[in-house]
Amino acid sequence: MASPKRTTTQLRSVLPSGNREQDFFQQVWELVRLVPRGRVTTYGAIAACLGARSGARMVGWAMNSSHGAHPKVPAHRVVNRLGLLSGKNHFPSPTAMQEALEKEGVTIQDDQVMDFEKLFWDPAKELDGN
DNA sequence: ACGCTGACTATTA
DNA sequence: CTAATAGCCAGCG
Repeated sequence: MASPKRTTTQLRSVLPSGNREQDFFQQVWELVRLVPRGRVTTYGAIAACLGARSGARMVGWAMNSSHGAHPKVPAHRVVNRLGLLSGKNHFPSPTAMQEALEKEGVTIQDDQVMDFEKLFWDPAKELDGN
C-alpha cells in the first residue's frame, strides 16, 4: 500500500490510522497535536521543524485537511507569526477559534493572542531536548 | 502540461 | 507605521 501521494480528496476519505511514513499533512497534524493546552504555535515553526522547504503555506494547507484528521487536530492553537488568528476564517465559525483559545486560558484581543511570545510553543525547541 | 491560488514569511520601499 | 514583491510547495482547473 504504498501510496506515497494522496490528494486532498482522497485524504478526506482515507485518513488511515496505520500509516507509517504519512504525508506532509499528517506530520503537521501530529506535531500540532503535541501542542499543550493553553499554548500556541506558528506555521513557520511547524514548517521549520519538518523542513522549511515545505513552506509555511503547506502547513496551513495541512490544517485545511485536518478537519478529517484523526484524532482531532487543535488547529485553533496554530496562528501566524504575529499571533493573529489568520485561520479563524476557515473554522466552522469565525469566532470558533477565538472561543476555543479563550476556553484554554488564552486571552485573545482584536483577533490577536495576548502574551503570544509567552504562550508560543516551539516544537523544534521542545523536541530538540528530547 | 501550464498557470493560479493559498490558514505564510521575509525583505524592501 | 503600511504597502508591495518575492520565495516557497502542492493541489486543482
